[in-house]
Amino acid sequence: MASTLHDVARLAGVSIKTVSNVINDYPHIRPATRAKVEQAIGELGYTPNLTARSLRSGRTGAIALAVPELSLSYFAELAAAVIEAAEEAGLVVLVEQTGGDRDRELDLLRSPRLKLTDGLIFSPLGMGQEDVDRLDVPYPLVVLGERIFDGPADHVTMRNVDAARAATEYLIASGRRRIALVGAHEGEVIGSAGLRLRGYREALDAAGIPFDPSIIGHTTLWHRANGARSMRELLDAGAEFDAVFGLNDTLALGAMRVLQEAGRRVPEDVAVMGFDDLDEARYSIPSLTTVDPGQPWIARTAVRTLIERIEHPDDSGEPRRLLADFRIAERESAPSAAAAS
Amino acid sequence: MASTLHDVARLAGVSIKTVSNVINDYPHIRPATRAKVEQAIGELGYTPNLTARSLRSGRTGAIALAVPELSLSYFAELAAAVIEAAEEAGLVVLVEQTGGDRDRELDLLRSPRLKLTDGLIFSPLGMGQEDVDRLDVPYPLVVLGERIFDGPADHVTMRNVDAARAATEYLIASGRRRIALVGAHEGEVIGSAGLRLRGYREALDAAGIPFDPSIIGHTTLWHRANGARSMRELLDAGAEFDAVFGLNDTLALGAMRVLQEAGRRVPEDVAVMGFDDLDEARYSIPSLTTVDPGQPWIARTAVRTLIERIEHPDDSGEPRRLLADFRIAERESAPSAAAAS
DNA sequence: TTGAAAGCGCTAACAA
DNA sequence: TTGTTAGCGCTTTCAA
Repeated sequence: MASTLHDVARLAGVSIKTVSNVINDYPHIRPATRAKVEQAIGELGYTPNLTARSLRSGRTGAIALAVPELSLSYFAELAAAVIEAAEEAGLVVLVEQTGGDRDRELDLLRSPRLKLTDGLIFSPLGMGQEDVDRLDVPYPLVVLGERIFDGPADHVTMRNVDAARAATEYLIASGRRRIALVGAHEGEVIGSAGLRLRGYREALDAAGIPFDPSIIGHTTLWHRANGARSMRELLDAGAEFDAVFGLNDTLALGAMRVLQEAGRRVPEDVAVMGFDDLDEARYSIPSLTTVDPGQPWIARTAVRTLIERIEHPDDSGEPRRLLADFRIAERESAPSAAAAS
Repeated sequence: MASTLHDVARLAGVSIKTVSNVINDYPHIRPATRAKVEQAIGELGYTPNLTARSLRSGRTGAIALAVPELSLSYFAELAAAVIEAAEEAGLVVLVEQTGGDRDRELDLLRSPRLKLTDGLIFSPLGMGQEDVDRLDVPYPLVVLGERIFDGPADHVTMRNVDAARAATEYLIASGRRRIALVGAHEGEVIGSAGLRLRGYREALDAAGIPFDPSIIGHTTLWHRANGARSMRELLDAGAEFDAVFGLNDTLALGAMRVLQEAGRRVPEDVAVMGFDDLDEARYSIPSLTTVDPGQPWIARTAVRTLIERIEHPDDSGEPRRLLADFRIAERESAPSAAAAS
């Protein structure tokens, strides 16, 4: 059986308070006493029981991270960054998968399992603006993503509209006029799909290029397979285009594969642009030009913001809105105007 | 402030024992009493404090999973599968990243943070056979991977030698004789690299093909970039080969990219075989023939085994050794003998 | 069928 | 500088 404060106290011949003081680096302890206690701790191999400490202090030292699926590279990379940032702050991370399912997301928000943590970083996918009130929860919460805005919780996200607009402008500047899009969601206004589509349209409008629904590919989940399927449909329909904007990298990579199978050269015949800057984007053939939406910053900021809320629970200022910077990561699948000339 | 058992008891006009009975589905409760209690629970929005329950019961309902890095697809997919299996058993998963660093791995094994969990699923990368004694820990532990064998803890792993041998035999059967290998680790005997290299050599020996060190590429970390670099070195050295066996999929994908840049056709000039069957293997161009080492089974089995150890801590039988089945996932980068003929 | 009370291991207010 | 003690919220024996 693991030893307790009492065991250590008995062995060292002091009270448990003294042992507790030593463990918690309380300053005013006589060196001899400290030595005795440390000796006893070493002998017994004592480690504090964190569960008991949690019960007493009301803090667990753990935070929860809820994402749709870890097998989606974007969320795996997000989780990696969040865990790293949390570890630097001495926190441990409990990872939950929701499958991007609205009901599971709503359940999670009121799950007693969260009692094991001090707060939650939540990346919803199934919930939408209509569920905004469900984010009013009795624990520290930081929301990521583009499903819900102006909610009662802190929100860390990226400049979807601006970044998609910049990506489209980049393609236009490099001489493309017929820019197909893969990954649109029918009728969506906010959400990553809706916002990025808006940025795309803004860029077209600004350049005086008419919006053509016949080169917009709709998909549900942003998997590679769906990017491939969507591109196949566009090709089968005889659509003509000289560029493709995949609303994320996996869609773009799936689309690029189908283009090449169909004998289109990338980027000569069709330029391909992604969004996310996944690790994979560097190693596809050709490598993928994409939007780097600042994910490491998002992860660090989410953790930092959550910690502030945990440490100042009563500090009921306005919910914070935090936006990451983005940049275009130029690679082979879509050379810039400068490179093209 | 969150409500407690006492609040519920007071509101319902019963004792806390009765409330506790209701919550824990104790059978002998008068329906009227149960109704009163449930009413009170609903009114107060009571949820049990899991920390207190943990302190009392000695179980937290959480397990820890330690992997080198979530941004490596193999471990992201492993984590996804472990979390899913744990969730089915009502457990939550705390994910730690060790960076594959031996010291961090050793620290983790004695970290007090593990006190927050009931047991650990551990995938070491930096530790080796010489550290086998460090796996003798005072909590339930299941070890994954190929770094340490015959240790004091349960071990779930794959048939590395057999699977690598089968992969090599597959290439030989399809008519390849000069099979380069990417990802070898100098002097390693066990570990994924050592074992898979052994399988490769066994297949060559059985077919009477001499082992040629000049077509063996050495790398440290099994990243895409290293697969690419290693292949570039082989090409620069003027090595001749008609197939490449990447010791994992990311190495194989990196190598495949370099081959294509160098104008080699895959699979016509060079067949490419991977190992892991990552999701990406389906979507590369060409799609990657690879070994499916049974990862979902490994994840489920690890969770199941850990739960058994948690539930029967004193059941000190021999440590278990559990091996997943494998199969060759045939795709375009290396057609089978049947397909080739 | 329900209640009273002890105690899981720890922290911290108060006392000495 | 160190000791005593009262809980944190829950489960669980024992009694009623």
